[in-house]
Amino acid sequence: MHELNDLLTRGVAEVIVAAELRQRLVAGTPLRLKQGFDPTKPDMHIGHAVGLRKLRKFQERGHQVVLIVGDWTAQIGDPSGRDETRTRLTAAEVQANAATYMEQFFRIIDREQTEIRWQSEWFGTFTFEHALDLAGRFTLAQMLAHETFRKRYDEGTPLTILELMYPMLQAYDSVVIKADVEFGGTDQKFNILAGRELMAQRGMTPQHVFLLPLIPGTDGRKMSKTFLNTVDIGMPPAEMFGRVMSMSDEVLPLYFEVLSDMPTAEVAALRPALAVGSVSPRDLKLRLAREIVSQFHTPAAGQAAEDAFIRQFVNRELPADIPEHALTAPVTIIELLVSTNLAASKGEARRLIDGGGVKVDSQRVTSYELTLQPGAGVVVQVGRRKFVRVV
RNA sequence: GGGUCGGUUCCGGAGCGGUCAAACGGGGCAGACUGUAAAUCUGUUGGCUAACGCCUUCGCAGGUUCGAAUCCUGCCCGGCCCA
Repeated sequence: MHELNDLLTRGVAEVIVAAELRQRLVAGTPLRLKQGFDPTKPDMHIGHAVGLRKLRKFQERGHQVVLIVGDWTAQIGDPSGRDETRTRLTAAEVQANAATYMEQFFRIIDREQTEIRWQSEWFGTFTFEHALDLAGRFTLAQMLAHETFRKRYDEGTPLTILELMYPMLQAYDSVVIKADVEFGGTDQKFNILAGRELMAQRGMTPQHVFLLPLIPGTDGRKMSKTFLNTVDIGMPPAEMFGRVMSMSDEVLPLYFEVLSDMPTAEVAALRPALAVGSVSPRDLKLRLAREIVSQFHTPAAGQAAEDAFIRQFVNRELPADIPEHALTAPVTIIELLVSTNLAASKGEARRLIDGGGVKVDSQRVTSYELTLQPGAGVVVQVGRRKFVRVV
């Protein structure tokens, strides 16, 4: 029973209709759990993993996951939360992005209990007649109930009919695959509710709505590609570890709740413990970073990333593997920075030196004229994390 | 179709004949402080140059002028109002 409570409440923003869903879970009949993904970017970030992890837990109880690859909706772009029309992607871009998604899904969920469906299976043969029929099932008033739409309408910013179609397509997916529950971030509430509406009109049992919290990114704002604050599932272990470590302390309880296997009771104790200072936020964050890297890579990689992090940033030692740059003739520090991509241009290289951001063998560089010899073996460093060894 | 407002550097947004590579804010980068946290503070943020300076950039193409992001003409794109 505790387990069921956890399933329905831990890391969950809202369930509609909670009591009914609980009954069906108690009854034990396998359910069809839908979650859609629009492959609008090549990589998924760990915010996406929040829903996938929850789906995984349901799979462990024998339920069937149906992932929808939104190859049609990706070309419209979900207007939810957007104050302007998105750039439309081409079919080829969507295809390429979807390929990465395919690989990344199964780092978290069980492939055996997952059905992958592409929207083009049904929308590819949709006729205009079908589209008109679908459009006829929703009213403008219903659409304007969506805060995003209403805001843009009221402000007079452009709002295309195409964008109004987005929730309809997502709703139609649920009809086709006969979803029992649809999962999504809290920003998906309107779209998923539209699915309930459409299913009810067709005489089907409306799907339940399972909403997951959106998590903050490295800068505290909502994690989003647009803000450059994501931790991507495809990142190498060291970078992933570093990104988690640069999170604000405030995110710790939520992150442990939605992205770790820390026991729920322990998670609940985190907030008070942090408030009175009985746990060290830094140590806790190291643990979080290790857990996250372990999940998306391997436990060994998680441990290695932690060790490397402590060496490099806590003990201020040089990283273990520094890329080497071979010289055939002496070059100035400016030229070296540019040719190793440590600086984008000579101008930037000079600015970095002016700002005190360049070091050679831990000595701050103060002259543009500093010359490096082939075979010197010195370590050139820009900022805290970019290194190259001159050989 | 008519009227009207607008397209500026990564984003937002000033500038409206020279002092503009272009205010200000955000973001990015670097420095200080640190726990690579947050917050804060400082510097920097088109290219080449040691520097003087030169080159490219303000929707596109022309033009006026000693000189244009700023004026004129045409074109492309968008908002609003009228139909």
